[in-house]
Amino acid sequence: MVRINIRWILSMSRNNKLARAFYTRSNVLVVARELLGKLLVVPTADGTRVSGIIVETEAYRGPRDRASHAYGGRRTKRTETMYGLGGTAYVYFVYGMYNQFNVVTNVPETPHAILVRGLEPVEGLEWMRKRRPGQPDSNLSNGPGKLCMALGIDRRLDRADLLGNEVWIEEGSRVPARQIATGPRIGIDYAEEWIDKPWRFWIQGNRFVSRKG
DNA sequence: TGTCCGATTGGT
DNA sequence: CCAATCGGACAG
Repeated sequence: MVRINIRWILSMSRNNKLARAFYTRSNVLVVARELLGKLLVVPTADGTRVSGIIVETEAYRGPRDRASHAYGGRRTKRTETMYGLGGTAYVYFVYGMYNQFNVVTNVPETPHAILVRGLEPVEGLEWMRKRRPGQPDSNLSNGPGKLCMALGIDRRLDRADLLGNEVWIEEGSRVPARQIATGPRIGIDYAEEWIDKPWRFWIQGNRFVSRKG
């Protein structure tokens, strides 16, 4: 006898995972902009959905972008992930304590990536609060390191396929073009003439954007 | 092996 | 404004 679990049916009917073609497009700036409003989901071990709407992103254009880890075609154990297929997670560790979640775009051998910098909590708030002890809800996921803590993202998810079941992105809410703001990327003072490229995108006025600007 | 420093955060 | 904290990148 086959047992059908209503929760499972609901979860499947909600499966709006973005298709591979969304990620493999060649213009990383376009993908970074379109990621705004999408829902990033990382289920817990017991299947609870922990998710949030992406409200801030930054595009890193690979070999020709001094701010990118792949600048100059740099290819190491860490950066190898970015040379993979669009729709792969690139998770790295910085400052001795924080993880950063990125989305690899474009085709293999073209190391483009998008850093997710801000998330508006949607599901699994209890988990986020437990992982961000003592923090008010407004400070759960308004920064690249913070959102990784809130969703439980660490390097174990590096190279995870975003069409798989460990971490993925779904259709979320539509963001009117008028609400999208752009500006220079953060924390890349070493990037010389690339410092001022307006490759940071965010939803104007959203509380979970890491910084005003 | 040694040194330098980071796609940040939280507390002064 | 600054310390925390450690792995990655690269020089030697």
